[in-house]
Amino acid sequence: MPKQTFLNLPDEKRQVITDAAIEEFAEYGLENASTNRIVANSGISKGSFYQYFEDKQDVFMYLLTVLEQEKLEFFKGKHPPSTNMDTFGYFRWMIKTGMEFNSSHPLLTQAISRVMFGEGMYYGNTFADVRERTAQGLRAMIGQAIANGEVDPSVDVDLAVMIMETWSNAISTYVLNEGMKQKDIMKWVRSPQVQERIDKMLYVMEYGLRKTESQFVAGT
Amino acid sequence: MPKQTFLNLPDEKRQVITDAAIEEFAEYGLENASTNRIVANSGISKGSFYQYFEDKQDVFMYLLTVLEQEKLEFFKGKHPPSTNMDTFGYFRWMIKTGMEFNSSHPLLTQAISRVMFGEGMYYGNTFADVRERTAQGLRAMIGQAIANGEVDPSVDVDLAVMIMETWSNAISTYVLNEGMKQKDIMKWVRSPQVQERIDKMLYVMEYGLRKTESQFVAGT
DNA sequence: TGGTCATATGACCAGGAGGTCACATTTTTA
DNA sequence: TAAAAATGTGACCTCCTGGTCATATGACCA
Repeated sequence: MPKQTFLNLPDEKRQVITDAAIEEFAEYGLENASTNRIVANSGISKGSFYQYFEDKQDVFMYLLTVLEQEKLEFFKGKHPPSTNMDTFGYFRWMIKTGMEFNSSHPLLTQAISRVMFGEGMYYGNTFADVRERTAQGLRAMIGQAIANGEVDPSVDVDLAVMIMETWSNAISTYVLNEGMKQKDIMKWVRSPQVQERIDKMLYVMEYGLRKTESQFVAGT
Repeated sequence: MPKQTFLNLPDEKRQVITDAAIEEFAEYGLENASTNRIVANSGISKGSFYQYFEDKQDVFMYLLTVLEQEKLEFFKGKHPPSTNMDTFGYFRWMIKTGMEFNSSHPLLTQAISRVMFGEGMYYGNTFADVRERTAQGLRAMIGQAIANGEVDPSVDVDLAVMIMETWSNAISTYVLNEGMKQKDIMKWVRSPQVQERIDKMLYVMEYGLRKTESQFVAGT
């Protein structure tokens, strides 16, 4: 975590540094990010950098908290359209709202997902806890779906979680990769074509998951 | 592609260099691979390296052809258990046989999938053609499934291809990541637990895909 | 034998990495 | 105002990178 010195900085200066870091990680990932470039692009000196952070991984950890904060803020103002919504409907709403967020913070999202998905797997257990937290959330959702009778109680919860994770990542990757090519990514995400595509992906997942474990066995 | 000098080398020496490269890319990816380390680990001199290859990307390209070759060899000796198999059954067989291959060449597989999936997305169009070729194969399979009446003709082919790609990658990643922790990866892959888990993932995909496009719309 | 040509070598280069530190400047405290 | 504490700076360090090149080796041929 950044040192107190960094947190004491005037908001504007802190923001400039944060932005430079986001840009750097989005373009180069963590391993190939250059402290020299971050320093140059934020107009601070090398010495200051090391007075603010331990090293570049420390900067990245800070970006993780920034993302969490901004996401929390973003979701605070949003609510599911309907109260009597089944678990899959809720999941669908969450994914789509998440994509709204991603497209409104494309660089930050890209920086973090690039590092977490692209390099994270080979980084050992550095981000294991972050991953585990989202898995917990999904586990809870599946539990809810089972309690509601939407999913057969005999379904393998870990498998379901993995499937939801896989789709969440696939959709996120799709939105980021394709979206970055557009001139107005937010408008593009909200377009009926993209919304429909996301819907379709999630319906394929949903119909797959609604099948019961016993039916899987029968199918073998 | 490697220069003639490399291809003239005695098989054994060429193999030593290839192995060193595989190890390097598997551990560090392409961007962070070090020619110095490859050179040191294969016992050749720096000068020789540049007499064999243009640069490290050239080495990686060579590894791609090695993988293709070995995979072809491997699949040559394998045949689907039954002749009257539907498309999904065939896909399942292909994935599982592919996982057999992966577990019998874990380092080579890891090296290539690490670079292709981990870094490839940010490399521009370098590997676009490789990707496109596998996509073509999947498109043909979906076409077959539609012709056989296993999948509704109105289904979005590109979406189906993307779904099959996603699962192919997810399963491959799972096998590689978990498998590398085992002492005997081949035995582990063949264990009933792992086979069942792969089956389940594919069944979820299959049931999702069997639903027709019209049903997706109705579900909205 | 002497000459030619492919192959092998490793010292060497410039550039960039992450990181340090003695010193300069500013802010806070007394 | 003077002293002390906090913050800012960039030259400098070592290490490693990808890449080059003059030179050495040795196989083959006239």
